[in-house]
Amino acid sequence: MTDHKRPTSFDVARVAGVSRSAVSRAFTPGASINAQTREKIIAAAQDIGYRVNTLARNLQTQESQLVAVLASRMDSPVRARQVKLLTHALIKEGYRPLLLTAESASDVPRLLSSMLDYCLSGMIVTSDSPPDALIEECAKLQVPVVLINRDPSLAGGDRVQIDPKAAGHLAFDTLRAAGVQRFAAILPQDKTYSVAGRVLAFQAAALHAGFDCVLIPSEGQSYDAGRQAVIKHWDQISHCDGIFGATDLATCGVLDALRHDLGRSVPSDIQVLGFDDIEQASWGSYNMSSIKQDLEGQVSMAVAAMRQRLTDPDTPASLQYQTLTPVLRGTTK
Amino acid sequence: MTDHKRPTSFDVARVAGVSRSAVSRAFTPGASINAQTREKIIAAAQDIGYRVNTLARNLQTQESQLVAVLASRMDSPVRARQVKLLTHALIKEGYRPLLLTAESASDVPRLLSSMLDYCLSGMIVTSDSPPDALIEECAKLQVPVVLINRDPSLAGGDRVQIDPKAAGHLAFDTLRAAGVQRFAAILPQDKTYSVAGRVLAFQAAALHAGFDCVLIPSEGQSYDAGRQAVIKHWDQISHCDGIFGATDLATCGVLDALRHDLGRSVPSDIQVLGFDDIEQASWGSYNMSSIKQDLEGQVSMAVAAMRQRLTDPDTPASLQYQTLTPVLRGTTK
DNA sequence: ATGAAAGCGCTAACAT
DNA sequence: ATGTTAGCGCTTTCAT
Repeated sequence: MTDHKRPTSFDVARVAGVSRSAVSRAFTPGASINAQTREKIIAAAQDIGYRVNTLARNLQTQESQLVAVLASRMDSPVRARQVKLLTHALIKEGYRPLLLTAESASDVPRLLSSMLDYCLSGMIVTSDSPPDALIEECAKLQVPVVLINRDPSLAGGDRVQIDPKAAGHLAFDTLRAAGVQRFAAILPQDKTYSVAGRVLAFQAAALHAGFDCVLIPSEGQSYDAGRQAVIKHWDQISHCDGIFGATDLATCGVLDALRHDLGRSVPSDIQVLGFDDIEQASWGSYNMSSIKQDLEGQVSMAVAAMRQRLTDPDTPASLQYQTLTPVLRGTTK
Repeated sequence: MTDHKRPTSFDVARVAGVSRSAVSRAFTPGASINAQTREKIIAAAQDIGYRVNTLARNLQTQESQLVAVLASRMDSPVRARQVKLLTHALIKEGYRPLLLTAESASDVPRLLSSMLDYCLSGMIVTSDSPPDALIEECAKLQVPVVLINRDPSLAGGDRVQIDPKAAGHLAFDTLRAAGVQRFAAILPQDKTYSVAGRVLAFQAAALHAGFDCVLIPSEGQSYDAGRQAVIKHWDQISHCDGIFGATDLATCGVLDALRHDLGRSVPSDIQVLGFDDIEQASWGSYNMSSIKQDLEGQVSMAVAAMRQRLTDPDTPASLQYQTLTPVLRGTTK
């Protein structure tokens, strides 16, 4: 342990017999430097255990490679998967994902605000609480912001989202094709843009096709919310033969309510369709038909949009829709 | 948009009519500065939209508040919850969690190595692949490392973990108390220290108490692994009346295999016990008895250990066990 | 309590 | 291609 202090570019320069700029160049990908010199420097660096101090580099370049990922309900299956894919993609591109899990919406602003001091390379928001003013602040500071499934009525930033209309229609078409005639859908009361959007679109599609569609409110998007909603409002939907669950998580609850609490048989008494295609939907006890959103695609679009804005801040704000695919399992005929 | 450039402490100093040192002190919690001066400075800062540049501060203090969180299988329910709690705890303590999801174990070293250049305040590893050499490197660089449920035979760092022996015994006692006589357990072949440890301890406890215990291998810890393991090795366990599933995720698969693939009835034909108490265990279709690990406690111990080592690097390496609680539901009598 | 001055370790213009 | 010279924006002795 002779080295208590990290060696600096100065040390390497001395050992390799070059200037500090040379050292810097040796560690900068596209720099103009002789291949031999570079090797010599790298070797010297290896030797004394030198590594570029990112902090210093960042200060100089005013760029940190840090990308804030703002996510709520981190332990829900979709979000967990989303975050996983997002971090992979970011890391692969050389970024460093800073995970900010929004607990109470109230402390998001302060938190995010403090993050800004890190000279973020970007920010990806997949939270529910759209920190409106914050987005503006980011824009002001030239920090690219990508919004995943956020309400488009809110301020700028690039967007990647599900087309609520398309989603609702696809859900309707899927159930209709399975023979459903009397529709119902769960409408979570926490008013998440994307979720509420597709449920409303689902209803609209049904009405437009000349069918009725009962909307029953749920406390939120959790398993329990779905389960309780069905139990509580059973009288309103007992005549229905098909129900759209808005999210798979809630739909698992819907299924359990139907089968275990209400003693219905799925799909013979009533058909059920979820949304997201989470892992649990494919589990034996549920075997749930769902609509799969392409999370991989979503994530790569988001990262690409960020990168694009980073290279050219004047790119017009983009809006991309991700693809949706029905996955038919045992809860539909 | 008159200000295209972020204001610096210099600007604040000029506006407030003080020196840059004063500005620095105004933004440093315990600094010796007159309350009035501080207010004046804060006001001026507000006015021109100044915020401390964390990058510069970090460079100076040689400390980022960045904590690397290394996690694998991010989309499994336990891990997702763990990461969520971890990030909350870290953020609450003023740290910034950098999420590194280990995809292929091969690129972990490079990744982590590059992270070290950020002058990490700490590292929390809850991954499966214990990046042995890396831990040493961290130690060398004085970066506190906390290992959650990692093999204790590996190099230093503070540890928070389940006591495998205690876990195995508790599982055995729980099933035994429910009347089980012929035991079986799933043993995932990916040799995760904590999981394999408790399964082996479970078997040891059974043998020690004079009961037999069949161990059946599973491909891993996933739902599918559990399900397939039971189907494949059914002949070996068909005579058993109690099975310990090692992890809840796999145990969901075990239950579905038993009920849907093999037509058994749980708990009358055979009782089932999981481990972790993930959310899905409580879902109606599973209603699974399990052993709950105290994730909140685990996380706060981990953060505390990190903080402790940060303040006093010479603290002897700590080892803490988290509490375990049986949660009895419908898959045991 | 405050200010002056000296870095923290690096990169980037500008010469050569 | 390489070295020289300035900073990046902040904190921190050291005086006062």
